Amino acid sequence: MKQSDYFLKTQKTVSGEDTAVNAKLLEQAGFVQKVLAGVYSYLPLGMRVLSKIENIIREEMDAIGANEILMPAMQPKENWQKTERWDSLDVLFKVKSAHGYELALGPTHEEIVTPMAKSLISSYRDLPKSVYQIQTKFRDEARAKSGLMRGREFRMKDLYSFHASEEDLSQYYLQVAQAYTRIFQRLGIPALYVEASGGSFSKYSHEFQVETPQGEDLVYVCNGCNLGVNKEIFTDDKKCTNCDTHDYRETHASEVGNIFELKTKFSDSFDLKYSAEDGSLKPVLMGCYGIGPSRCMGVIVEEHHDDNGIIWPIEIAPFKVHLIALNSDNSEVTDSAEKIYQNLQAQGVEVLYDDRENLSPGQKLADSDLIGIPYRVVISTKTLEQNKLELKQRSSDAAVLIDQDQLLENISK
RNA sequence: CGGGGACUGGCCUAAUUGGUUAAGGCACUCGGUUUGGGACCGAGAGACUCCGGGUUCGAGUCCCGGGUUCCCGACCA
Repeated sequence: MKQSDYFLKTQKTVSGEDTAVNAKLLEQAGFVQKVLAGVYSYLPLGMRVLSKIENIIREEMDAIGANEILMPAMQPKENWQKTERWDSLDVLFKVKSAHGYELALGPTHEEIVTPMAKSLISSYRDLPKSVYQIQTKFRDEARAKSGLMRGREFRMKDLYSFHASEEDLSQYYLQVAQAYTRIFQRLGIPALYVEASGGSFSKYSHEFQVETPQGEDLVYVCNGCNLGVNKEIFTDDKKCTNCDTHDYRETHASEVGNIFELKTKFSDSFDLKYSAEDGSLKPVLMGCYGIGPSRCMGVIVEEHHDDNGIIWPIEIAPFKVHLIALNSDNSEVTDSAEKIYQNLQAQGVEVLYDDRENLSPGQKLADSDLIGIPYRVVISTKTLEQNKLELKQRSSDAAVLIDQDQLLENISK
């Protein structure tokens, strides 16, 4: 992609009002634009990152046999009354239509997926099953805050599983936990596995928490094995269920994933039952599992940045290479850069080519640091004198001059 | 939802604390110069100062009401 054609403009200044690093950097670097408190547009750069995050999640969901579906944001009021959440869930957006009826904007999808399953599950032979979606959620948070970290409209992957027995549910629950661990590793956000309360759903749940000062949760982490416990269920005499110690540290963390055993809470509400082998009718057991891709994006920026801008982990970077023609008035430079650009494209390397004319070197380099693409390749009169190019990783200070035909091997590492 | 701050061209800010034609930087347009860390010169375009009411000879500035937004707290399936 040529930068001169790209729907992107960085800003030199950004309001000091927003104190969250992710909000500042993502807006300044042209990834997102705030529309309302907690509601953002994703510009092309931001959309690329979000898609990469969601695709990693998608791959890992597919790998544990979940089927992707898509459910609506607009949901019937009756379903929410059936589960008694129309009145009790205070983050529920209630919309009044022009014709007078009311509906809900989905903050979550148990109210849709459970009745959906009724027509698909009627026998033990139909179980287990699991479906997921990556979709936009709406929650009327009393206070949106911290950029992408707590929004009123945000992206969420929600997975729902259906089982005939508690054993099968528990086994799948662990499988999801392992998939989540892989996801967060790939996203570059080492997440803690944390015991938490089940809220109104069940006795307990597990959260995936990333240690960060911006985090809203207080978590106690076992110094022996790193298993965490959310403050909400932590007691002073708490013994680590994994390694038997009482040795905990306290830390702020942001919840990027959460898994619940719903058991029969929603199958009871919607009368979701199956015929067992013995002919008896039994309630289907359910689990639900969420990850917030947009919150992950915010957390990643909180974790990966320096004074000059963002430092994207390679798997989710908007592009792999930022190619910069420094002295764009020199046709040798632009010819050479154009050739490298074409080459990289032909090799399937995602490259953003800063071909903008009449910009000072400082401006291009500062923009590049701000945007945070992992590899920076500079072509200038200086590098051409030696018939080379300059390669630098965003995460390091060291730039090296290499032969132009060695670029691919150097960035594949 | 409680408490506190803020709101001025697309963006960041200023305006003697109530004074006349709302100032500057970024970005933008035109011309010129410049090219390894956010260059420079000249010219130009761009504003019902969040909205509504009030006080006053006079309101961006003070008062009342509303809105939006940020921060702290509460909340967080």
